[in-house]
Amino acid sequence: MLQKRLLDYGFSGYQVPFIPRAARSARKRGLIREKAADNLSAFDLLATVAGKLLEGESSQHTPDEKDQLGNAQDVVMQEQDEGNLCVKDEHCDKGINLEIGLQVEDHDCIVKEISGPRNDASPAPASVITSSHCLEKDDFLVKMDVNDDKSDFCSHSRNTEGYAPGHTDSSIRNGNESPEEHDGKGEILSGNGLDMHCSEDPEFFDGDSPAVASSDCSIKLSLGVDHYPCRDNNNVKVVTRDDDENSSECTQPSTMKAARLPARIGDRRIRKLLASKYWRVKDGDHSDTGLRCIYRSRRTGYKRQRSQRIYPFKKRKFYHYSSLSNSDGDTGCKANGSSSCVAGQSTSFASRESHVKLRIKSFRVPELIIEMPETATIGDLKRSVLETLTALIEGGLRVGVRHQGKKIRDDNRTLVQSGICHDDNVESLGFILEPNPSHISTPVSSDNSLMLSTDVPQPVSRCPITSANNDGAYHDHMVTNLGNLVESDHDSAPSPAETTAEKGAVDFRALVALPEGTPQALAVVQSHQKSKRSEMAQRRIRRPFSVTEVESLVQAVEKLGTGRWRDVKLRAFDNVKHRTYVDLKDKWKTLVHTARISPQQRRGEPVPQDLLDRVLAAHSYWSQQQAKQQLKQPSDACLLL
DNA sequence: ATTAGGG
DNA sequence: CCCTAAT
Repeated sequence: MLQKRLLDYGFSGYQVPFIPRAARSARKRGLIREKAADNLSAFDLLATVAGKLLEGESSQHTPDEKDQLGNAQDVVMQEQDEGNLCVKDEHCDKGINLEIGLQVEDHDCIVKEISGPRNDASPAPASVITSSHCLEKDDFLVKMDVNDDKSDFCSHSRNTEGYAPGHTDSSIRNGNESPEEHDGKGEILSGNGLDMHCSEDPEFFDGDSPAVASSDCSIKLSLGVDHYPCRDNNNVKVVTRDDDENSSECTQPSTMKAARLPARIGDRRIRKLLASKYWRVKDGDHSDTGLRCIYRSRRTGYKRQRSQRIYPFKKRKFYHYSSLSNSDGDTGCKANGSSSCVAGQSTSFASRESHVKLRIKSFRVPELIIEMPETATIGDLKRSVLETLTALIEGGLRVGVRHQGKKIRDDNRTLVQSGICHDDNVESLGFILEPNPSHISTPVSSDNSLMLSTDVPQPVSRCPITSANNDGAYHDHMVTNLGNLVESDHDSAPSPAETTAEKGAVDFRALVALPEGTPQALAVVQSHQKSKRSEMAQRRIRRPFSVTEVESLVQAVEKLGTGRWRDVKLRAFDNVKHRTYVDLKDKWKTLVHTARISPQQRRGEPVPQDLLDRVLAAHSYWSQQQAKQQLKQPSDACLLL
């Protein structure tokens, strides 16, 4: 399955195996640039990655929010003795450890783990990415760990009930805290209001953990996010900003507790990870959480109400999800001990205060496409990989959330509404690191369809077509509004340049690294032994249908019926070279299927329900027509005889 | 070259 | 999307 997927979709990213305690704070910026690409300190790379991540997130607060957050307590990012990057709350004397690891696997399958206390001045051999490394998709895995259990922060937090960022609201919270939380790890949660827990799960540190192994190549950023039992006033704040609008944070006021680390990372307060060993963001003694809560309640009041109104309608179906949960064990509960696991038992409060336990083991970067000439050297490949990776991260990142395979775009939706309930398997939830659109260069292509795979507001009109056509037979409207699609096809045999432009600029998530001077045949880098495919024709790049395209397709089919794909193509996609009638037929097939399954099962850019309705309508209509024709055929045949 | 379906 | 069989 995995193999198949890889074949189908090509490179989807890199995995940088997690390495405990590998990360050390970076000393400088631009290390990647400064150093030869083939002699890059793995740690530097990691540090850079981390820095970029932090920066990317931090640059997205709205001014408004920024002000609010400005009063948060100090946070210090520093290097700990263990050699881990550490986010530390100065006032609270507690913090979060960030561990970032990189692991490089050589041809000989020897896994060189980049770990160990330090590698500043002279990186250990294993910490250097050299040309001897054949970087493949599975070689990279960046994980960022939080609150290492070796950190004494945990214990500190235990005694500091009062300092925590959540003080303001912690007082409120504490009233309901379950006993377990007053000892052991549980305390951490209650104490600091940050849900970062100490990673205790052995698997968590294991580069071979199921999750890591199973997920296709990807950059992984692991955050230990905790959750916890139903309690009021706790807010889990999963930083999943989307560029759209101010209130981008997926903060579910009434249901979650602030997951501090993510929040932190997303915070402006974390300015420069790489700038110096120590870094801090100055400020007040206010508890961060408290402020946030206040801020939130003020700002999202309306939305919350609205959400709750909607809730009753959607509630039922959301509770079905748990059954769909991934079987891939490793739930947060398992890793966090008793106090955490109570979450699932707080059903009685489900309607109101159920908490969702999240353990973000990693983030996934959807696609990372690299094309290299077959004659390129391994060194070239590595360079490309690095460049691609760097380019990806440089522009800043956003976090996407997907549940049950479906991307959740609406930041205002509550967890419940999204079907993310406490009893839901954690694995069904995914986080994706996405390049920040605002940093992407203007696409060369005007193909809007490609845009759809991103979160960029779609320029394409989505206005539902006036369905005057739905009444009678579908023979009236001849609308062919495909203006948007017409110019969208440079291809059939996409030139490297075009591919680069399209994927890198438009699709955002797909980055193509093309080494200088080698315009010959391009071989899509395929991870494992898939080189045998080199001879065969390249699989066409995947091009998800945009809503606009779907709309056009639906219109055409409504008019022409199924079974006349060539005509459909001519009518609606005549100018779109990359959409063959077979493609259209296939798309229709999937559309019909999509329309029949529950919305939760669908994936990809959501197709407006009204369109799906039309699909079903048209499908059934033409099916009948076809049936009638079948009956008529015999007579026709007779007439002919 | 198209159509229809399974993969 | 790919692959094929059947038109």
